[in-house]
Amino acid sequence: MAGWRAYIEASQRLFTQLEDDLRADSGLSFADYHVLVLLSEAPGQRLRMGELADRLVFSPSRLTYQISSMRRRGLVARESCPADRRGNEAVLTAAGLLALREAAPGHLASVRRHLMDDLDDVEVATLTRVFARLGRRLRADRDASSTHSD
Amino acid sequence: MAGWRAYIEASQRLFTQLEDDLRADSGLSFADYHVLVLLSEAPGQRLRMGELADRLVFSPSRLTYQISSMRRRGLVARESCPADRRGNEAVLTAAGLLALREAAPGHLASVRRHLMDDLDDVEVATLTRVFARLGRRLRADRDASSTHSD
DNA sequence: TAGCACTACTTAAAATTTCAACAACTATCG
DNA sequence: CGATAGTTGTTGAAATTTTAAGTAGTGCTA
Repeated sequence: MAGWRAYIEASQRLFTQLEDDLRADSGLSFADYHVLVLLSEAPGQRLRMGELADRLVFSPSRLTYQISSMRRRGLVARESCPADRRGNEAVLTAAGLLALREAAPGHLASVRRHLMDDLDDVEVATLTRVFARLGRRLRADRDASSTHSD
Repeated sequence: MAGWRAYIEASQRLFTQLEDDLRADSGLSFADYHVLVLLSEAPGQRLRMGELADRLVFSPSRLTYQISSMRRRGLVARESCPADRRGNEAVLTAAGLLALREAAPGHLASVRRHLMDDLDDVEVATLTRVFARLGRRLRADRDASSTHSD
């Protein structure tokens, strides 16, 4: 249980530190950055709102707010989905891609400096394995509990 | 870098899940719970606002808000610090201690179920070591940067 | 022992996030 | 078809969190 508390505290400090660094040298928030990364990797550089919310672990309304803000700043655009007219897609703009490219090197350096440099190879491998497995399980749990009898 | 993203996503899901469980079976938020734990372990079951904010990784004003809310609900009290009259202490109340005792078993079970059950002993040891070290380093970095030339 | 810089915390206003409806569309069933 | 239920996502209000600006008290120093 001591480990559990160390995990919470260190994670909190880490996220705070990374967000501060990122904001200072690119003007992007952590959330902005992650949206840009996910869109840049998606086919057509576009994703449905629901899909994006799920990957970011954001509530739908939080994502709506996040995307409107990024849209005002020209980082993304919105298009309604041709196949399913209830749906909306967030689309990466040229300005968004540029912002990501400018922010990435500094952010990666910051991740390396605050986190990776502290870890040896075995630790990195363990963390990667553990959190990948945990993520899968938590996703599965959630799917099960929403599909079930609620 | 894949590990890094798995870590963020899984942590987010984990915290969300634990908060939901905790809220559902005790009415406490994650923040409430942590305040109660820290106070219950402190000598005299009381802590200075600054000390508490630091351990929770909360901004000062966020802690002021958090404590006022807990005070309205009778979970903590406030006393001004005799030694330093700028200071204030948050003090655990009997009701606060009771709330913690009622919430703890369920919360621990939830941590076990969502996190610990997924890990073997070596992994737990690694995570504990890694995050303890990381927390120390991030604390040290922050102290260094605030003491320095600003 | 008055002045000045700093510390500890609070407050008010702005930004963000959640929560509880809602609107629009799709899919299924009779 | 036409009603009904379920999806997708948005909106408005309330709750929370941040940011910037206080307020009060401490402590050094001259």
